[in-house]
Amino acid sequence: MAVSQQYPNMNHKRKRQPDKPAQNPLQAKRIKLLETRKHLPIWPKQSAIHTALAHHDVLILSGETGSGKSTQIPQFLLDQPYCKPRKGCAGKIAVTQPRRVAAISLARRVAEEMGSPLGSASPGSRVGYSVRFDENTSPGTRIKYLTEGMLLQEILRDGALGEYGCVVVDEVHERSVNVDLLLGFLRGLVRGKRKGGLKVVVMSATAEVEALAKFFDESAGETEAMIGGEGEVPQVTDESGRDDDEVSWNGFEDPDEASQGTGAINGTHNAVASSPTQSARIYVEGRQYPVTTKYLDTPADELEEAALQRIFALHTKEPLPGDILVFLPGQDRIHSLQTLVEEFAQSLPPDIPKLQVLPLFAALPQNQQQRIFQPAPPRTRKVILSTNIAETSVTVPGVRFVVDTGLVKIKQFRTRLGLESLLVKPISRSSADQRQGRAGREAPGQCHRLYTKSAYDALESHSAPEILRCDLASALLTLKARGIADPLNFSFLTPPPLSALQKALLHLLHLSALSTTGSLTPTGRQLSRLPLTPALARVVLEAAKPSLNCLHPIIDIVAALSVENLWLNPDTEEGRERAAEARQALMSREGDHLTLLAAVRGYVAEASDRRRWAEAHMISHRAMQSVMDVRKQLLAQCQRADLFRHQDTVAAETTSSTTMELSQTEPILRSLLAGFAAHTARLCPDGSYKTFVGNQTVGIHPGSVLQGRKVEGIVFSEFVYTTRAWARNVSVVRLGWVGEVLG
DNA sequence: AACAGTAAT
Repeated sequence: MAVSQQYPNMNHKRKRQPDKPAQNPLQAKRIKLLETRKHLPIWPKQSAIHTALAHHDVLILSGETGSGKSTQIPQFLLDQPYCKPRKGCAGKIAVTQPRRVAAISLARRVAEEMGSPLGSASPGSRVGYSVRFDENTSPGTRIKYLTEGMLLQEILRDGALGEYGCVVVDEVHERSVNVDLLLGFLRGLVRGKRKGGLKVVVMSATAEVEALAKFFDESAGETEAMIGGEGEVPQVTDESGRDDDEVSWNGFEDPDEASQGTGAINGTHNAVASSPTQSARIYVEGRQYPVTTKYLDTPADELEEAALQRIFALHTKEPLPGDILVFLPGQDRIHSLQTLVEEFAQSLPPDIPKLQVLPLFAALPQNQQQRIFQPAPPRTRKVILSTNIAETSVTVPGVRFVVDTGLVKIKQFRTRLGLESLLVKPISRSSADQRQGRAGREAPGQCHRLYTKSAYDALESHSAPEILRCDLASALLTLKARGIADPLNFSFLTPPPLSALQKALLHLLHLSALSTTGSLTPTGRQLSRLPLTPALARVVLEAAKPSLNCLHPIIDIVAALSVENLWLNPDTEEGRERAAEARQALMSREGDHLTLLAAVRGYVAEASDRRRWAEAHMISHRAMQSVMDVRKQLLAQCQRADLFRHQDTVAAETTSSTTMELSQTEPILRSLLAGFAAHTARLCPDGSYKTFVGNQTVGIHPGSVLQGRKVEGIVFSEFVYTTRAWARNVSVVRLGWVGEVLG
C-alpha cells in the first residue's frame, strides 16, 4: 500500500510552530507528524497490540485502507523486548510489501515520523529499505521495509532470519506467490521455536483472518516445514495424473464470522492467555469517505455503450471538481471506449465543462502515465480509462466517481497444456469493493457498477491466489534451494493441486535442476541463485559452456525477455506502420531473440542520447532502462559464479553485431533450446505449426518478426492462449537441433 | 486480420 493511499489528508496545511530555540529540522518534522499519527485509527490499539504479542507469537491484524497500520505497527514494536538485540537474533523488524514503490515510500515516511535519516544517509539511521536494484540500509537500521522477494532472498542466506526479532507481512490479502511462500516459512520458524523467539504480524484486509488463523493455529500434523535438511522425496515420474487444471477455489469465510473467533481481541486489554502458538487477532477500522454504490437493473448488452452513457450522465449532472475513473479489462477496450467518449464529447453544448480522456495501463509510456497526476485545464473533467493498475498499484488523484465494468484479464497457467492463458473474467467481490473504494479517497464519492446487484452477489468472494494460477517450477525451486526437502508437503496456505506440483517437479528434472530422486543438483542450486525463471536461468548456464561460448549475448537476450513490453504498441494503423519502419534495422531473419539482441546492443552502443534512440526505434525507454539494470545484475552474478571462465570475452566485445550474428547465431539458438525444449514446433504440410511435445497447433504471435514466415522449426520462450494458442518471442531452429535436445 | 491484466528476485 503506497503511503499516499494511507494519508488522504497528508497535504493538509501545517500550523506554524511557535518560535523556539534552534531545533534539528528532522526532530521538528517528527514532532509535527506525531500529531497526525495520534489521529490514525490504529493509534488507540497500541496497548492491545503489545498485550497480544506479549502472549502470542503470531498476530493477525486486519484493517482496511487508511488505518495507518503499515507505518505505525513497526514503530509500536520497536521498543518491545522481542525487538532487542540478543543471542542468535539482532532484533530488527522486517516489513514486507508486494511492491517496490510501496516499500520505498513507506520507509521514507516512517523515517520522517521517527526523525531519523533514511537508509545509508547516516550510520545512525534507524529506518531503511531493500528492494531489487536498490538497497538503502545502514548499520543502525532497526526497521527495514523490503519486498517479499527480497526477504525470500534473505532466507537463502539465513534460513532462520536471525537478523529479525519480528517480521511484519503486509498486504497478505493480495496473495502473491511470494507471500504464500513466506507465510509457510514463517509458520515453520514460529512452530520450530526459532532460537531467540520470533514474532510474526500478518496484516490483511479483513476478509481472510479465519483462514490465516487456522493456518497458524492448526496442529502441525505430518506436514511441518523443515529448514536446513535435505531429505529424500518420492520418485519423480512422467505420469501427469488427473487433470485438475480447472481449480475452483472456495475463498475465505465471511468477514463477519471471521471477526468473532475464539482468540479475538477487540481493541482492549482482554488478551487470551492461551498457548503462544495460538495466534491473536485484532481488527482496526479504516478511514475512507462514504461511497454510494449503484447497479444496473438489467445486464448491459454492450459494456462500452453502458460505460459511455454512465460517463455522460455523471458529467452532465455532477458539478466539478470530481474526476471519473473507469475500470476496463485491457488496452483494446480502453482504446475503443476512448474513441467513443471523445466523439461524444464533441457534441456537448458549450455551456457544459469539457472532458479530457486519459488511458492508463502498465505498458503506456511513462510520460503519458504521468498525465493523470497533472491537473486538468480549467472547466475540464478528467476521465481515466484504466486497467486494474489503478486498483492497487497507482492511486489516481481527484477521483470521486468510479465506473466499474466488473471485468479483469487474468493469467492462468494450464498445467496440462504447459501454456498460460490470458482471459477476460468477472472480478471478485473483494476486487469490486477495492475498485469502489477508489471513489472515496478525497471526498464522498459514487461507484457505478455496470452489472446487476444479483450479479455482484454471485461473484466469487476473492480471486484465486496466484499460487493456484501460475507455473510452480520457480516456486518449487525456491523451496528446494531454501532447504525444504519435500516441497509437495510444504505448508501452503492454499495447497496447489498435486498434479500441478508434480508437473513442475518434472519440468525441474528436465532442466537438470533436480535429480531423479528429487534432490537439488549443483545445477539447480546455480539456477536458484539467478533472478530468472528456471528456464531462462538454464539458458544462461548453457551459454556459459565452452562449447557454446555465448554468455554475453545470451545475457542481453535474457535481460530483454525478463522485462515486459520492450516494443511500444501503437494504437493506430499509421503508428504501427511507423513502428515497423523504425524497427526495420534491428530485425533479424533468425527471429525475435536475435532482434532483441540487436535492440539491446544498439541501445548500449548509443553514446549520446539513449532516450532519443529508444523513441526513434519505437522502443520503451523505461523498459530498456530495466533491461540495463537486469543485464548489469546478471553480468555481476555470472562474474561472481565464475561463469565467464570459458568465455572468449575479447571476441564478444570487439566483434561488430553483424559479424557476431554469423558466428554466434547457432550457439545462441542452441542455448535457448536447453531451456525451452518443450516450447518447440515444426512446420506441417498445411502451413500450421505443431508442437513437438503434445502436438498442439500454435500460431506465431502477430507481434513476432517471424509472423507469416514458414520455417522448418521454431523455438519460443513464451506460450500463451488468448483467442488461440500463440508462440511469442520466436526463433528459427533446425529440426536436427530439436532432435538432439529432445533425445 | 490476428495481440500484450498486474506485480517481483
